Amino acid sequence: MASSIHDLARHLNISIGTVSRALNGRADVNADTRQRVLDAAKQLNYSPNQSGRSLRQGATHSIAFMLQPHPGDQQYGEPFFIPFLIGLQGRLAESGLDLIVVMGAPGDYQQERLRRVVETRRADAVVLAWTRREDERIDYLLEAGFPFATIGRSRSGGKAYSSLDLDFERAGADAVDRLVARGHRRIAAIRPALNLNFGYLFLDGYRKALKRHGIEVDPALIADGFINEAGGYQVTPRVMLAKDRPTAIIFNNDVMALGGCKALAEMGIRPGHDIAVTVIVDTPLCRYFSPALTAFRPALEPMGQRLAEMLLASIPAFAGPEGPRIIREVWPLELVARDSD
Amino acid sequence: MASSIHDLARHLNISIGTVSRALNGRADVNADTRQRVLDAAKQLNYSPNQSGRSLRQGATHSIAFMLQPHPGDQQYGEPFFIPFLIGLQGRLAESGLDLIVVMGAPGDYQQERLRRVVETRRADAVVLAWTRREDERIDYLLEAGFPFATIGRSRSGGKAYSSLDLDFERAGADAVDRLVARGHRRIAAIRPALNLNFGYLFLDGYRKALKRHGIEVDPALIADGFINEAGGYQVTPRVMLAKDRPTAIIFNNDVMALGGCKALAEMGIRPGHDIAVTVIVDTPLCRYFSPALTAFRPALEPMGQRLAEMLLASIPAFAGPEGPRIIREVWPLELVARDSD
DNA sequence: TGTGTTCTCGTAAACGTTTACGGAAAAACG
DNA sequence: CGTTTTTCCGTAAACGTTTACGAGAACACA
Repeated sequence: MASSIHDLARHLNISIGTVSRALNGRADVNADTRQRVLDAAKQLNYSPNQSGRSLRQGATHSIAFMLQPHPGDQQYGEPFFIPFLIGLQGRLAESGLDLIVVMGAPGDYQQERLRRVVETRRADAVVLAWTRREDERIDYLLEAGFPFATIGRSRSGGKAYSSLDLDFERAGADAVDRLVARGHRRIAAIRPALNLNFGYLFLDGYRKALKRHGIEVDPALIADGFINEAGGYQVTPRVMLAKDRPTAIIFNNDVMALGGCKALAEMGIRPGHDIAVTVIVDTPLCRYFSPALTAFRPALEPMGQRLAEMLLASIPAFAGPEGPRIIREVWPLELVARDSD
Repeated sequence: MASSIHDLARHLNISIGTVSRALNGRADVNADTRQRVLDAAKQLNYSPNQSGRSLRQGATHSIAFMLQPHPGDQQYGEPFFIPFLIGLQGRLAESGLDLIVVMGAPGDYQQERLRRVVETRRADAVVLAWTRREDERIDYLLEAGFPFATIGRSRSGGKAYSSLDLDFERAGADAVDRLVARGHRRIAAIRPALNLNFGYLFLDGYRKALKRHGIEVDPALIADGFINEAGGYQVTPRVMLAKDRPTAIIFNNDVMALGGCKALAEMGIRPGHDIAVTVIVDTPLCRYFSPALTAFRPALEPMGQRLAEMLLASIPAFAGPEGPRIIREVWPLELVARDSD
């Protein structure tokens, strides 16, 4: 059914070497011959066998995305990544690369799965998400010399790898600025407890902005919770019971915010009326929640496309003649003002 | 770095044929030799090169999932599939298969991408979602003789292929039964306009249940809309303006329900008080919307696992000795009663 | 002991590519 | 016309597997 390079060669009465060179656009083939090969390829519906190419070239032409469900969230996964995947896969496809997704069980840190992907060389590069402050996956990949890029950073101890992150520090500061401008001075911050790196960045921005406004940072207004609805539900009352009650809360995760709002509702406190609620990293849940939550939104699909380019640049076989490059970028989040603050 | 079967052979002073047979658990190898090979494999950190295997066996050891974003929904994609993917990938991984995801642009019918996957033989089987009443993708795959399984059915003109679907007909009927039991007799139904097959199944169940209760089916209470928020928003007023106003609406899609609720709110009609709202196919959005929407929930992760098994059964190289089997299953949806009805 | 059977293993071909190498023909040059 | 260069193409090896085939050794049986 599928025609091979041999079929083309036989059909045209030339050697497979010439066919291959013609197909790959090499210089040492007559323009006329090349055209005949291309015509025949179209006519015979030829498309190259990936296994053959991979075997010969030592490249798989695919990228592995290590997708990790929200730890603790059994019911539903992470809608965040879908538009990101769309951008990523689309751009990769343009360069003839496949996207293979590898998932871990929720909460699993997938070191093992990662090791398997690397050792069996099933992909030419991998994508890591949910980067932590100290991330052993990154150390492993660096040591193995395996190409990769992360969405999110880890604490960079001078380690060089490609990463694309959101500016959580800036978003945290912007959120504070906005709330202060609206008259708030007691502003709480709730972030995920695992040492996910973005939680630290967020808190840095939050603290700096408060200081800039001459507001003292009150540890009683800062809390860490498990990164799911229960976590937000559990930890929100803690900051609300501070001596001097906060008039605003910034949640560093959408689902935690929803849990927090549930707790607030049970305390008879209405977001948008009795308290201002801001979420960092917008998702559809923020939009449809009632009241609709003011949130900071990332440009997910463009980020996916950009990450694809970073990956391509990191793979020797696909990077330009100057060899693999390391690219680090931090993208802004855009405020989407809604009804909760 | 990566050791090959030749390294093992050299290390043990035996032939590569024997090594391969030992690794693959064939009978014609001495038990002692096999053990030595396995030990050496572990010691030398051997893992087979997938390209080599694929080339030789003519199988890629991967499954392609044709993931299609919600048509028209630019902002966010389809959270529905994530838990499904988790189940699917997990089960596939157990059998040594990779999951590669292929996306189309929103609204794109991805016939072209599908053709490319099939012709380049990048996967051993594909998964189709969002099946339509008449689905040319299915016809194409059947004609090409390419293994596949669908999530959802199409109108089965006696065509034989593996499919795993939800019992939308039953859910539609159950929704009506529940509403009738709560005193409703004017019940509207809103479903997606594209000829997605589940919309027809749903409406069948809806109609049959009404008739069973001796309630006349009023065409003015049935409407099709574009499968996104705008679609629900646009079409809901239409049924609300029927001569005899409905007291309940069943939405056949979560996002359409949200758009519909927005329209209702603007008309001053409160779900859960002034009207009963039921959604078929629960998502996180239903849970967090206010009021929380009563909905019918699928067992997504088990469905993913099951579909993996169906795929394995459909691939000659992986099916048992009796050859590929066709499996068709319809799974129930579970009612999750919340506050909207 | 002779014959047939069973175990175990080595040999080599094959899967579909890419590419280094070399050579024949054509072109350029004096 | 002879020599050098260029253009173009064929040959063959290589990537890492799997597997059909056959052969030698061990064993069973009469």
